[in-house]
Amino acid sequence: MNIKQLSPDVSETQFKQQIFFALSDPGRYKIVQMLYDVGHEMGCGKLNQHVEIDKSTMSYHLRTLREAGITTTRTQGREKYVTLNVEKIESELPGLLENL
Amino acid sequence: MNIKQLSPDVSETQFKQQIFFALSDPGRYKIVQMLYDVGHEMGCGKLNQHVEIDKSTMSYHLRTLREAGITTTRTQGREKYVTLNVEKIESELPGLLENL
DNA sequence: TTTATAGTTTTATATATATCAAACTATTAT
DNA sequence: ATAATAGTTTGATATATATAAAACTATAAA
Repeated sequence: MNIKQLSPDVSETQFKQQIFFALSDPGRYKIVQMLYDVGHEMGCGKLNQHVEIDKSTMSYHLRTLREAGITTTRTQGREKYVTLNVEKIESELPGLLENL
Repeated sequence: MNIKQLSPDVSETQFKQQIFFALSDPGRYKIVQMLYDVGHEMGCGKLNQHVEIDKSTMSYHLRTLREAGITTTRTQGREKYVTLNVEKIESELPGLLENL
């Protein structure tokens, strides 16, 4: 018997709510969708080409996603690469990403 | 080949985003979870006993859910009964509700 | 070493959101 | 008829959010 099934951890619920919050914004929805569709990390610049928003707004949304644990960022030179934490998301909300 | 798979309708995406918005709030999350768990309609009063928030706040959240098409409300006498639109939600985001 | 580029942070602003008290509506009970 | 009950709506308020311009940081290129 899975105790998680009976009473989910508060932090798990919080993480889910953060995911929902992230996906409730059209810009962040597109970012997550794009990252999931390409299936691998993506440079901020490239992301910005596909999701058309001001670069400072983009930076704001990417920070929101990062701080929620939804994405991870890697720096190389003066560019940054963003990865969607697919496994982490899938472990809490299986099937969610493929239905965006 | 499913055209929806390739390019989801704007309104479908909007509905998903509304569901995500609804579930990003702890109060509404609990309401939806409760409605899903009981598996049938529930009186506002009973809901209010389980989800402890001010009745006017509850009314506000229930209106948010109703106007987003996430729930349906039925009036009987001076009481109101709320139903979760499970099928509608499942058709856009299958598996979501069971993972809350 | 100067300049260009990628991205962040700050600041300002407008709008959205959550909350609750108080007044209100409609229905049932006395 | 009057009072009680269930729920909504209206203010008022405090906080959160999204947006973008401008200043800033760090790295790469000239």
